Amino acid sequence: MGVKTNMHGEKRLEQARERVIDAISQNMHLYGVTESVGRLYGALYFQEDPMTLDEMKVELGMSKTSMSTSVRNLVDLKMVGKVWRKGVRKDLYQAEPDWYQTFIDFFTIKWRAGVSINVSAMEKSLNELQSLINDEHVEEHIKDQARMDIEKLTSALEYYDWINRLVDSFESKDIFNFIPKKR
Amino acid sequence: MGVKTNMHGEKRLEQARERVIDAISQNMHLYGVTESVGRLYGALYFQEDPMTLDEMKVELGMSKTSMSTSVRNLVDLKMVGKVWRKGVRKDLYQAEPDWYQTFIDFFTIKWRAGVSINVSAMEKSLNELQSLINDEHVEEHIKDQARMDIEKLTSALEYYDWINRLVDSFESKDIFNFIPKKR
DNA sequence: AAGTACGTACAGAAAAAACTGTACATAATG
DNA sequence: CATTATGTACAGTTTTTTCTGTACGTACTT
Repeated sequence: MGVKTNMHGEKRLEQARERVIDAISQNMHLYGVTESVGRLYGALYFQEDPMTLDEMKVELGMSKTSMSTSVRNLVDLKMVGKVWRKGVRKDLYQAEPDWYQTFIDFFTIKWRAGVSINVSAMEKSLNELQSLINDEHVEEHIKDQARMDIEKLTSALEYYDWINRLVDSFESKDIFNFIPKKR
Repeated sequence: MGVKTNMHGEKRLEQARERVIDAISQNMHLYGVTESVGRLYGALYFQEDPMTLDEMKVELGMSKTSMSTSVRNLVDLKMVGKVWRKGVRKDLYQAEPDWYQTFIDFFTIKWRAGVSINVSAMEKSLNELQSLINDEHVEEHIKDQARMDIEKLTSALEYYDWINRLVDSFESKDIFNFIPKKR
């Protein structure tokens, strides 16, 4: 006789959710999101109604301060949104239900940030290397290295342009013409 | 009179590289890679010849143990490869020069891992929820929740299938038909 | 206007991660 | 075969990150 099928229905439901929440938070952890934040997202994902900070606190057994910072984290990533309900004073949060959109927002935010950091650094260094090459006082073997670096940076910038165009196709949803949602 | 143009050429080269290495490591940090590991990648990126662990140690001013684990990290991500040179006893490592390939490998590895964790958890929970619904002893309001969860998980699985197909298009390089390398 | 509820800033405590040095296993050298 | 070089496992330390409790500002309630 199976143990699980004897269990109380609520507990079985709880366990099925818990497993998925664990997987989600592990997954999010791969992308630099704390496991706690991941579990909070998971909790919100299964919750039918939006949650208050105090409810989250109870649900995860953590401090209200942590819930505040964790949820802000998720809001910044656009994985969770604040919602308004008539007559409810507390802030209410709910998980973004569309995972395609979540995916797009998450990587758009990350990639654009990363690209812009790198592009500006590279452009600045590229200029400096160029003036190094034009400087007659600089030793030739240094210039050789500079020339190689310029080549590397130029092709890196080309790559970043590609990333930007890829992100564009996410934002515009064009990507779904190439890889359709359902096959 | 500009300060920089008075500087020794080698130092100017060094500084231009350093700026880019910082940006690269910051960028990699966004994806859950340690900044040290990022700096190591940056160092390897600019180095024309492959490096030994001892050279890395000197270059980054860190312990050999750290270099060993960091470089293994990069090899696992396929951002760095071990190379062989006749007569050289030490292990030699060099950065993968093709950033498109690096991008593809990095996200393929990460996404496949994430998807497989989640899919197996979800399939298991999906089965359990199904048997919950078929169990006549379970209260109706629990079954309602289970039905909603099943719906959520089903569409999540659909989403993961999409991710897999997206990754397929990276691996097969088909993505470059959609977003060409050069515009 | 006084009182209350709510969310968050901040400092300190707890936990996790990164880093180091030693010790050792393996393989190359003489 | 003995010796030396090389990379890594592991335990302990340092550094970083996460988490908590208190204190406080703001805004709602009466």
